[in-house]
This record gives sequence, structure tokens and C-alpha cells, in this order.
Amino acid sequence: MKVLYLCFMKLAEAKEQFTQLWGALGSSWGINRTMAQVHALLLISPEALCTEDIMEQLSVSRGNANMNLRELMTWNLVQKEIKAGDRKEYFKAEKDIWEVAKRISKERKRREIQPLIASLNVLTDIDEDKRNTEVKDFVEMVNNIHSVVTKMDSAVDTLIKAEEHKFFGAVMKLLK
Amino acid sequence: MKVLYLCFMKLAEAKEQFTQLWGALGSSWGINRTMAQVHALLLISPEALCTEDIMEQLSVSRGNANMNLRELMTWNLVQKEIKAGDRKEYFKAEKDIWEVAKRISKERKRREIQPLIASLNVLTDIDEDKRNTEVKDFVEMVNNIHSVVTKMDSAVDTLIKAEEHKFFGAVMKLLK
DNA sequence: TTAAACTTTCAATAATTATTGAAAGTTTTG
DNA sequence: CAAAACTTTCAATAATTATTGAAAGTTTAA
Repeated sequence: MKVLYLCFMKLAEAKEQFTQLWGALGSSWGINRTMAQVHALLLISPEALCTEDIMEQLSVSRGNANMNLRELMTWNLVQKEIKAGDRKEYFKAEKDIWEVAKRISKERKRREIQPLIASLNVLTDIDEDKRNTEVKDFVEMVNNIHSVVTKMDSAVDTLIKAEEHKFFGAVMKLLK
Repeated sequence: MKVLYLCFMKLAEAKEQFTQLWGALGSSWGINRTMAQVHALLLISPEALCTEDIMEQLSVSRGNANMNLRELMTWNLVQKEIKAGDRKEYFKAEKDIWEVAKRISKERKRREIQPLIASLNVLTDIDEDKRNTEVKDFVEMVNNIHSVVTKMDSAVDTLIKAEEHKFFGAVMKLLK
């Protein structure tokens, strides 16, 4: 007999799993686990959260929460929010996922892609006979990598632009 | 007075810098530094290399060299090569960078994207009233992330396919 | 001005991840 | 078969990276 298990979760449980999933994924892509979790938490939180909320919900220290919130702000993924009559700072995330993708892409470009491309360019200035096969092969490899990196980068840009257009088109339709 | 420094490197120096660069980049993207360096070394080596060569050129232990070579083989980026009259195993990397991109993409899809998508799907089966705004917003966020991940993944596929076509077209032209 | 409320810093520590190297395993050769 | 030539494994260790938490810093309110 075949048994089919269909598993439905409670919202709270699903949210918990989402932050865990995002944290694990982040850490396998070189992103601090806690930073990814804080981001996840804010993405699915209807309200802005304060440092205490984050410390409590993720079981992390004040220092850790603070540092990762600041880092998320330098990525422009999270903003401070002040509430009237409350001295605490609150934090909310950008929730438009294409906007999130755009900002992450922008920041990675600045921090990693551009320096990489600059370094690759330097590596093709070889002070030896360029007709030498070994020199030629090396320069060709570096140029090919340069080309793949550049094209991947533009492909992402193109996709993000296309989605922006789509969204803009949809808004226009609603307005007319 | 402005002074312009133009710096040309010797090939050996450039190769050294290339493996360093690739190792550093890898480790900031969650890829083992040594694995990235071994890959870089093989990418720019005209000859297949044996374990000893790699140990020496990267100053790593036999165990480390061996483990990372095996890992590179499971990614299908490196292959064993046997030389007649020599008991040692030699290793060579796939050098067509678009082919490399294709294989990395295939492996990341299998290891990370597919499991991620499966997990995201599970997270939308919420056992609560789906008209509830909080439930609706959460499910929408998860679906949007699903959509971005899927589209990024296809954008990469499309780019790689396009380059394959281009290459195929160029070969056809040469043959006619 | 002082105390309370809150944020930031950072040295110490913990957790994670990578690396070593020697021993065990395997294959080949004579 | 035994020894040599080579590869693989994995427990111990090192290196790296993340986290803590208490002290210092800052802002606000009374």
C-alpha cells in the first residue's frame, strides 16, 4: 500500500523554517548565516522589528544582531524606522524581491566583480614574447574568463531590467 | 608632474597571481580556497599535472591536494589522465570556459537550486486560513523568491545555450 | 546635569571549516 | 608472493570566521 503524506505547517513554523533555510543557503554561498537569517526575518515580518525582537527570535546576542543589521543597511537591504514616542530603533527590509535582487547585484558588482575585472586586465600585460604559445594560451584563458564574468553580469542586469519594465507596464495598464 | 606606472609581469608571476586571485574569489563565494586554486592551476597549465606538482606549486599537503582533486572531478571540471609507462595519475582541467560555466551551473542546480525550490514549495502549504493577510503575505513572499530564483537560473541557462550556438555557428562557417 | 535608555565596539571565546601527515589501502612490477 | 609505487582516509590540529557580552559611547528626558 502506498501512503502519501501531505504535510501542512502552521504559519509560525513555516516562518521559522524559512529563516533557517535562508541562513543555511547564505552560509553555503559565503554569506554570514546570521546576516541571512536577520534578512529573512525582516522580509517576512509585517512590522518593523527592534534589536530585542531579533535577538529573541533568532537567539543571538545584542552585538551580533547589531553588527548584522548595520551590514544589511550598508547593502541597502534594510532601513531604520523611528516610531513616535519610542526611543528604540526599528528595522524594516525592502520587500520587493526584484528590488532586493537589484541591490544585491549592485553591491556585489561594486565589491567583487569590478575588482575582479580590474585584476584580470592587469594579468594580460605580460612582459614576454606574445607569440610564445604559453603566453598566448594564458592571455586567452584570462580573456575568456573576463568575457564569461562580464556576460553573466550583464545577463543578470538584463533580467532585472526586464522585470522592472514588466512591472512598469502593469502599473501603466492599471492607470489607463 | 604626473607619473604613470605601467606594470608588466613575467608569465610565471602572472600565473601565480591568477591562482591567488581565483582562490581568494572562490573563498568569498563559499568555495574552498584550495579547490579554487587547484582548478586555476590546472586551467592555465599546458600539461596535465600530477599530485606532486600540485602539492609543490601550491604548498599544500598530499591529503589536501588529493581531496580537492577528487572534489573537482565530482564537479566534472577535472579529469584523470594516464601516461604510458608512468604509474602516477595526472590531472587536466576542461579548458573551454563556457563548458566550465555549464558544468558548474549544472552541479549547483543539482546540489542547491533544486533542493531550495523543493523547500520553498513545501513552505507554501500553510494549514491556516489563506485569506488571513499575514498568511497571504508570507506565501506571496515565498512565491516571489521562488520566481526570482527560477528566473535567474534560466537566465544563466539561456546565456550558456546562446554561447554554444555562437560557437557552433562559427564552426559551421569554417567548414563550409 | 544626571540618570536612564538605548547603540556600538571589540577583546575574548566559540564554532566552523580547512589542512596536515602518517597509516592504511590499492595496484603494479619483478 | 613481496616490495615498491602510488592513492586514499581520517583523527588530530590549525586557521579562519562568527559570536558573545560587558564596557564604553551616545542620545534623550526629566
